Amino acid sequence: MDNEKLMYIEECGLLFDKLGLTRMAGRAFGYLVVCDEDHVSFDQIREALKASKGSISGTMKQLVQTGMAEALSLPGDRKTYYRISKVKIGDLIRQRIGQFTELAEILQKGDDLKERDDDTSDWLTEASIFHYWIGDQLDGIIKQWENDKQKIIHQYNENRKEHST
Amino acid sequence: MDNEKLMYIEECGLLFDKLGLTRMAGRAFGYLVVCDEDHVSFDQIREALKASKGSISGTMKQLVQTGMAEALSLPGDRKTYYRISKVKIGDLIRQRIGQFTELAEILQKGDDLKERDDDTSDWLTEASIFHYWIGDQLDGIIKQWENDKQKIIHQYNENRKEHST
DNA sequence: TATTTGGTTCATTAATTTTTGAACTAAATA
DNA sequence: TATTTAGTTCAAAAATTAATGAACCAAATA
Repeated sequence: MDNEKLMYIEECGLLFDKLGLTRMAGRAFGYLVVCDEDHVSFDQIREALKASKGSISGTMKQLVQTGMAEALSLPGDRKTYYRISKVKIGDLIRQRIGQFTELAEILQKGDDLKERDDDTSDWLTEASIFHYWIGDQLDGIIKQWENDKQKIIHQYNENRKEHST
Repeated sequence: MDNEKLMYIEECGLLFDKLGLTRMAGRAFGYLVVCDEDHVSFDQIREALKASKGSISGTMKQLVQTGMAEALSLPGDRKTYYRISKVKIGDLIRQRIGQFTELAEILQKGDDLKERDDDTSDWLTEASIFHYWIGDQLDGIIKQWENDKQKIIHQYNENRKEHST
């Protein structure tokens, strides 16, 4: 594998780390992206990332569980293969919307626990409603994506062309 | 401080942990929320959380730096006080939009590095554009919040009343 | 200027998270 | 049934991250 790709894999590791996931999961994801085969075996991944079987086993379980990779098996072949999950993109975000709701809830709960009605109460109310509201908005936005994605992709591609001329 | 509030503080710790921040930062945030004073001193926080000066020093720096708390000093008093930052709510999210852009960029970069044009390429293109697009959408949504927030808050409050009757 | 107060820094320690590797299971082949 | 292959599990080691506490600095007071 050429150096640029190896660097890309490490870069993915760092980004995943930053996003609160593990570095190894990022690397595995990056490898699945640039490996230039539709799917690769457990052992190819282990070899590419130079990690132990145990580590790969756990990492791939993570990626599959979070919907970023999918496992597949082929008839007459006992290996497990993995590939980037072609899951509906909106679903990836839908999972994260829960975080907004959780934040909204804890802010409201804090507001309810307060005994004094002050500046901070006002802010807590506002912040809580904001997080509920933005969760709702994101739901709508994702639906829009799913309806209009062809058009949107087209527009972005046109735009990219323009800027590269 | 009553038990319910102490539990709330720990709950905030767990949530912050889940969101990829530190538990202590969550606790300090929770304390600022429920302490029922507009602002509290470094030492009140240290006492409430039963942590070392060093730990509080670092934690408060974190909270201030991420815009979740603000430090203030009072004339004729050499202590530093902290309170929940009444920062424009939209700004908290604006910071996070960068994450979408970063993801979009790494997906596009991966697509560019690929030598084969396949299913995965299609998905990468789509996923990358989606993340750029949703960043743009969020920008718009936050502007809408800032324009209409009175109305939105009113609506949510009406709604809350209805459901509690 | 000396002392006290309020907080920061940073090396050490503690806790947590990741990774490894050896032992194991389960399925396929011989 | 015995062997090989593919992967999982889990305890121990390694690495990373957070917390402590002692030494320190700077500003305010005596």
